[in-house]
Amino acid sequence: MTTRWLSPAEQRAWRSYVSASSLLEDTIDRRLQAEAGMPHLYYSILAMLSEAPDRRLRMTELAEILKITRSRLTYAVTRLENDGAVQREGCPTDKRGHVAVLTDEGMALLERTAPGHVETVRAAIFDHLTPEQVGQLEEICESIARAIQGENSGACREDLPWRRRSSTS
Amino acid sequence: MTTRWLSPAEQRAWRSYVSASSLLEDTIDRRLQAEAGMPHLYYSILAMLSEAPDRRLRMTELAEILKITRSRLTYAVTRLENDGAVQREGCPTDKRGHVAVLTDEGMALLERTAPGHVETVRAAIFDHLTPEQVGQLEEICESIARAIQGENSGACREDLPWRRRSSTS
DNA sequence: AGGTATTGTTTAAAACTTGAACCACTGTGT
DNA sequence: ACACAGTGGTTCAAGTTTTAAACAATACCT
Repeated sequence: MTTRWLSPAEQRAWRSYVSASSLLEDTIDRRLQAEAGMPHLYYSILAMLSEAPDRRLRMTELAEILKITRSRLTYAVTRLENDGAVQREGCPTDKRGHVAVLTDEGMALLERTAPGHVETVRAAIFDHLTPEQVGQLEEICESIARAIQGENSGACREDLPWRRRSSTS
Repeated sequence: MTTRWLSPAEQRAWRSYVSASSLLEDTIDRRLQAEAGMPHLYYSILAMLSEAPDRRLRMTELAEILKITRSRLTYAVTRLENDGAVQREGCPTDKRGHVAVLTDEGMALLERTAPGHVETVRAAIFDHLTPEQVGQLEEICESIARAIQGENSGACREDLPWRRRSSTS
């Protein structure tokens, strides 16, 4: 089958998206790194915990929410635990399991840095969009997420290992 | 000043965006890693070169297009040069400068892997969007990029160093 | 000529990711 | 009960990437 290339309009949209998402992630990471001392993913871990009942979540559940491997999460939580923002506890109902708990210190960090973070997001995105565009953005992103997760229902990175480049150098 | 939190609609849009962009970048990276043996950024370097006149671009120009530091680009191009996809040449008009040139091998790699990449992008995004949504996506992303680049006209990551976390562990 | 700005690289340290191996436990079937 | 496959989560070693800072070479300006 012959390749269905992107139309000019799709091309433009795609380029814009790549540029914007790259710029955005850099901006957010920089700001978060400066004010909270951690990259976006780590901040998201704290944010998710802060909203969970009792400020605690099972490791696997957290990994699924954030769409990352358990291995990666273990590394991240260990770091956050060293920072004092999170604490690990054994799971009462399943002795294999662990729950990550947001500490008071972590909550304080979150409350201290959230305004700056929101400000970044606002300045980069929402201050310049109409209410209609906000709705459009949500729908488009929802559609993308659905498309990706539908394909291989919920398959996570670690389920489909990919070939490493042959180390020839 | 009191924080202007996100409205419920903005909140939903933001969450959707974070999820979608994370999933999307993972998907694209995995596919590109498997088929081209390189992550998205590196592929973009080849793509940009392939469209440049004479398949060549000055290092700094390339860094600006991709919005990355020169240091980061140096590393990436060195890797691509080892892979044989890119070659460095001195710049005739400025003896300080270098240009990255896409080799025939690099072009072949690009042509071989582009269909798969487009297929990924299409499956994840454009196959599920209406033409109107494609236009909306472009406008929204354009607006985001403008907002970020306008702020500190073109300031790049290396211009504004950020504090590293105090290594307390 | 002299001073400053650019270009791009190098360096060393640090952060992060990966896949595989692994242990402890759970749940199921017999 | 008992074997035994499956889960939850961590550890491990290796590799990739990123960072900031320092540097050499050249260009530009006065």
